[in-house]
Amino acid sequence: MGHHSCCNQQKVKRGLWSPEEDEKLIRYITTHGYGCWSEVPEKAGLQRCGKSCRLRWINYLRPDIRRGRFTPEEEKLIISLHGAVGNRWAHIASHLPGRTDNEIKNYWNSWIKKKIRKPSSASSTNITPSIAEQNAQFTYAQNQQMDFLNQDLATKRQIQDTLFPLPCPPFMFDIGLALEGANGNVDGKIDQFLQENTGIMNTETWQVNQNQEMIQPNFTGALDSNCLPPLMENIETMVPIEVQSCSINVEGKMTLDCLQRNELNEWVDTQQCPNFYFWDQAAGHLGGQDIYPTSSNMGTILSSYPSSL
DNA sequence: AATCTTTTCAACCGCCCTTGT
DNA sequence: CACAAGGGCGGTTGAAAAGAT
Repeated sequence: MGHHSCCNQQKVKRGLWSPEEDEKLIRYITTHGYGCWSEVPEKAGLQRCGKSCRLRWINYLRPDIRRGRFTPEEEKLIISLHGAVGNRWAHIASHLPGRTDNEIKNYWNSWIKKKIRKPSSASSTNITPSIAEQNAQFTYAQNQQMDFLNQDLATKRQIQDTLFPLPCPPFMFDIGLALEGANGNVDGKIDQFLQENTGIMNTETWQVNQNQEMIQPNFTGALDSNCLPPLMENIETMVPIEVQSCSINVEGKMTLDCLQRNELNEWVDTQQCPNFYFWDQAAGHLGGQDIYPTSSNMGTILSSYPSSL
């Protein structure tokens, strides 16, 4: 019975749109705008269902639609964003003005077909050892984030915006640089460094109680919706790390044993590249190395890659 | 020129989320 | 609380276009 479930109308046209239908839809939308798609067909004199009208308008007739081949910049962005967020086409499309999710999806499907068609000769590089299960869901995205290594700053910024649709996206900096000349007062030195470079007034160190629950101190910093993402000259490339284990001492301080990717995409001990810092997505601000990892913040642990390597 | 194969991409389907009753 | 309608989204389809033989 359910010939076409979304439409009650008797004669509902389907398939490709004719120029006449396009004209009717354009005329109606441009004069009346759209609010309720389900009543558009009737008012516009179209034998279509509302969904079909919506799709036609959004994907094709909209005046601000961009047509034609993707530019190399767009292609790069799509590939990077897909690496970051996967098949979230609408999300990706929101970062490409005038492009639709459908178009990007189509492009990706034909692009990936081409890729798969030519199977690269057995590139079974060193496989990541399994890690804590709470981290597993992020492994895919993290691996894909290697694309960051080849992006310019502007593209990185766009990817960050997508990865972390937060008031203030993550950023990385060289702690070695920040701590230059520090003499014991590590926290103070980092605060000073951040303030000078980003305008951020302070960072908080989270604490862990006896039950190993994270305690967030009152946060009084400047990381609110008015805080623009810092764009620092010395932003390092972001590389994923994988937490192998963590231990917490009696003071509640945490020690992480991490692996991270080097420039050859190999997993190396983070001890070789100790300049990392955390962005706590759940809390929306920086955390220190003594942050306690949870399932909500684990995936956003990224590290800076020392320029010296 | 004709036919077969592959690619492209507009449109559809069903699922799911939100909102309203 | 259940239920329905509307619409957003991602996977999939299949006709047309493009390419190959």
